[in-house]
Amino acid sequence: MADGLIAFPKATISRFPLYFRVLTDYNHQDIALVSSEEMAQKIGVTSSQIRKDFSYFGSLGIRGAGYDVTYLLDMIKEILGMDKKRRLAVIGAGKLGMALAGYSGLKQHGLEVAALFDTDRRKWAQGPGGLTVFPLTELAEQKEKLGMEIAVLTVPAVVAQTVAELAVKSEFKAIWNFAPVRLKVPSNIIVQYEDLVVGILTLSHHLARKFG
Amino acid sequence: MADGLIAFPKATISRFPLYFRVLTDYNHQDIALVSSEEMAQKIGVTSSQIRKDFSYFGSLGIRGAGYDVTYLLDMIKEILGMDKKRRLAVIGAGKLGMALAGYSGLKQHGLEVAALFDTDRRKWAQGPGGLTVFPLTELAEQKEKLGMEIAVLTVPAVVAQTVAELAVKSEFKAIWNFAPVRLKVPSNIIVQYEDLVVGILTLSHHLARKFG
DNA sequence: ATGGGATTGTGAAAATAATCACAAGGGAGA
DNA sequence: TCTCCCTTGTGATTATTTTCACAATCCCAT
Ligand SMILES: NC(=O)c1ccc[n+]([C@@H]2O[C@H](COP(=O)([O-])OP(=O)(O)OC[C@H]3O[C@@H](n4cnc5c(N)ncnc54)[C@H](O)[C@@H]3O)[C@@H](O)[C@H]2O)c1
Ligand SMILES: NC(=O)c1ccc[n+]([C@@H]2O[C@H](COP(=O)([O-])OP(=O)(O)OC[C@H]3O[C@@H](n4cnc5c(N)ncnc54)[C@H](O)[C@@H]3O)[C@@H](O)[C@H]2O)c1
Repeated sequence: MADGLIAFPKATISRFPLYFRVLTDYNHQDIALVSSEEMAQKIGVTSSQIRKDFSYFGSLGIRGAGYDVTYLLDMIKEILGMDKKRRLAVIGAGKLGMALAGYSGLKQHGLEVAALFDTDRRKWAQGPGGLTVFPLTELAEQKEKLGMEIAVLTVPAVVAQTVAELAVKSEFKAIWNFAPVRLKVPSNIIVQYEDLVVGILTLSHHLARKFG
Repeated sequence: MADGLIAFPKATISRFPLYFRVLTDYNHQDIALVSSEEMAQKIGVTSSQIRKDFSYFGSLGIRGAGYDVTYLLDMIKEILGMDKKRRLAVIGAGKLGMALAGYSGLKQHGLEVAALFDTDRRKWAQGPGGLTVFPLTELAEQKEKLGMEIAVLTVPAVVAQTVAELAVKSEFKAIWNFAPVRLKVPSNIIVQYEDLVVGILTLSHHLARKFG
């Protein structure tokens, strides 16, 4: 990390999305103040961990009272970079790609799927929610037109590397990759791996240890 | 952890699924021996970390040569508890539930979706791949009949807690939860949370720090 | 305006994890 | 069999993360 700003613990950053969500909840319920203990219960971490995490960003709370939900939410939005909306391109309009495109949880967090792309001409059409599936060849063009920044890879594993390279060439700055493959891309491209099999295999491991 | 076996570092356990997959790959390509360095490249971790992880289970490799793919795979299968097949019940036959049910990556790892469940009668039918969508009321009955152990929760967040309780009552031993909600279940139930929004928000955060 | 109860913010300590660096083998060819 | 080369296995070291514990201090009731 050679940026001018100080870096925060990775473990801390990975918890911020959880804080964001729970605070959004409180906000919807018109709760003005919450304690670290209250949040801790709901998220499943310790209260001291929450306070420590927040402390990296200064004194966000009110001693004796708790945290101001609206204020804290604004701070976290800024920290997570969510004051700015982001548009996504889903590449691979298959089962998973379609599910993600129709997932309301993304838009709730300022993330909007703006278009899908596929090589299969039978998919080229209006998708759910007025979304269009474009031929993959139009990726670069539509990226500019629609202002998309993040490429979501939901293509078969064998073509993931190739498609990733096309995304890089099309000047996407970040890739959210669901294919179970480690991508080789320039180091200035941000890649987030989402490997569902790891989760279920971890569960399977615990199951085996516990029950055999 | 009060079991009789020694516990391994959590971080180590979380990497075993990665090892499992890369070794399965080598196996398919009929590669007999691999070095830790070779695997490291492919997975994106350091070679010493791999060796350290394996060392908790004894000397699995051959000095000067590397690791025997087949042997190591067998060991890891045992460690992950994958010598035993597991059957899953997908609860919530919506967009995500259907995608998971049709996902070949699961079966490749000995995990089979045996049936789906939904409260919406319009979904009660033969799904893709000969899978049946049952009324939720038949959960306990079909669990026994089909020998399912893991409940996959792909229902809307608001009903996730209720459905989880039904799964517990139906004697599922583990829950793989995709709803963005922390579940309150007895401590003997294993819960694995799969929170996709965390991944994309983490990416969003990196994007904001890097480019603003 | 004062005191009591609550909760934050944070150094210090403890726990956990990653990295380093190299001795200890094992394999293969002469 | 001997030697050279390669890669493992692992103590020691360093880095990171979590937990602990309590002083600081803010709110509110009186
Ligand atoms: N289905 C799931 O639940 C699930 C879960 C985890 C991970 N994944 C991963 O996500 C990926 C997609 O899975 P899926 O189940 O949606 O598969 P799918 O077959 O339903 O969809 C893949 C889509 O990609 C398209 N495609 C193929 N080659 C392409 C290319 N070069 N460029 C653009 N599009 C192309 C296909 O036409 C198809 O529409 C796979 O890598 C899979 O391992 C899927
Ligand atoms: N779609 C995605 O890509 C995605 C990604 C991440 C997380 N999720 C989460 O997964 C869950 C499902 O998302 P989705 O997009 O598939 O929604 P969906 O609306 O397509 O599917 C939900 C299904 O659950 C069924 N259902 C409702 N109440 C039920 C009950 N009490 N018992 C059984 N079934 C019931 C509905 O009939 C529907 O078929 C949500 O919690 C969502 O937050 C979805």
